[in-house]
Amino acid sequence: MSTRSRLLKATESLFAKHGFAGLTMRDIASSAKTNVASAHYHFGSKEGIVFEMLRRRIEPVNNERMKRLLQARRHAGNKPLNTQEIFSALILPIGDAIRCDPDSHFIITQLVARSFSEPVEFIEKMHRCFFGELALSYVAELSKTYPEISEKEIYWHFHLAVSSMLGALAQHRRLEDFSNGNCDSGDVEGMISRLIRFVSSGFDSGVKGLIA
Amino acid sequence: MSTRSRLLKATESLFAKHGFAGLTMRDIASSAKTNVASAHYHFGSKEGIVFEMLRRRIEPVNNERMKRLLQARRHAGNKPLNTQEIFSALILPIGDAIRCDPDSHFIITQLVARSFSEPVEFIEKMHRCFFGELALSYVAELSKTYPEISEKEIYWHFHLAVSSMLGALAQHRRLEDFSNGNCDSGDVEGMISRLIRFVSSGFDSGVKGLIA
DNA sequence: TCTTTTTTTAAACAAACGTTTGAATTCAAA
DNA sequence: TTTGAATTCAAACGTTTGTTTAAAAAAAGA
Repeated sequence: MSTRSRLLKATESLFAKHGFAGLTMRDIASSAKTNVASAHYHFGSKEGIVFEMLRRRIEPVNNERMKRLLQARRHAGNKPLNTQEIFSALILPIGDAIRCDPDSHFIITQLVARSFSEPVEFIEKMHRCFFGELALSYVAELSKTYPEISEKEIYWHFHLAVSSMLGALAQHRRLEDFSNGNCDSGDVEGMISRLIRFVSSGFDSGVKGLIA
Repeated sequence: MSTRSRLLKATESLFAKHGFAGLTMRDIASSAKTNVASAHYHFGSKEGIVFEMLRRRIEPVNNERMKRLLQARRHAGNKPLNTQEIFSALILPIGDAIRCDPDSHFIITQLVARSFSEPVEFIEKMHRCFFGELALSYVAELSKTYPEISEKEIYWHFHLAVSSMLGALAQHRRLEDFSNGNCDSGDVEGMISRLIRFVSSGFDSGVKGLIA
């Protein structure tokens, strides 16, 4: 495994554990069994290495989200999709990412958690860059499903749905403690399927309350 | 205003902005118009000052949550509460806390966001200490509402509801950007009421799917 | 007023930080 | 085998970190 890959892998788990400010180049280097100068050689700066690590984690998931939404749209002809289909396209790719690399359980959910609170500029930029057009596509689809609802309310409830998804992922590591051992953190499939139903129902009830 | 109070106030906004690791005693001191030794004199350590700041923010909200749940229970006699009443007791106190100190908008939601990702030991302890018994009371009440649902599923969906609440608060500052200006971040009442309906519906649909 | 305690201050401490340097090493192409 | 670029390395750079010291200032009690 190349030094570059080892550095990125080390950055993943250290960033997950300590956040950007709590992360040190020395820890990254020693965890990757090399030294700090090598890390700077490959990525230029602390910001550079974290940025690249995040890009590699986020891009494939978002590509899959877009692909699934387009697939569902094609499959539906010109009929509107139902909420559950839309949120499945949004949420299932996260489950896939976890399933195809089970070690990354903690990493992926913790990266989501970090994205809540790291106000560092490049993370904010990253958000707008990676999630901007994705959000537009999903809102357009939801508007097609609920043509009588104002764009404002679509956005309000989509925001709640996305926030719930992020919150559930970020809090997933606490599930076992939180439930006093009643629920199993390893049951990612269960979490994903419950989450899809949960946010779909929340969204539907929210906007339907506006029609009635 | 006492030095002690100024230090806590400075810690609030700096912790909200930068997190624990990104926070420096020098920034706290200069923001509170005193010096680092004074901060150590009053709180002993960086951990000490952050701990005390969090305690003062969290305790009154959680006391109110417990009070409202007990009120609702007394008012209902021995009939079960409905989901919306239970989650209103959980969520409304956050709205109150924001309303009675509108400057703290950003602070409160950002403290929630921080609680997602700060894995520092004392924050984990804090969570168990402050939210442990609260969670037990709420789960007990939800079980009374859905006696035919297993404790495991009650926990699963309560976990989703709490995660949604935390996610919505933590992401609230992004609402305006996220919605391309369609929604107003200042509308806290609107956020709270939509959130209560959203998580109540999500919870109900989740567990009712298990009965049907 | 004098004494004692509490609070504030500037200055310093060792440790850890991101980053840079320049030489050693590895490696592929000729 | 020789050459030249790519990579790794130990060491050091100047800052900044949390914390401590000891003295000055303010407040309180007698």
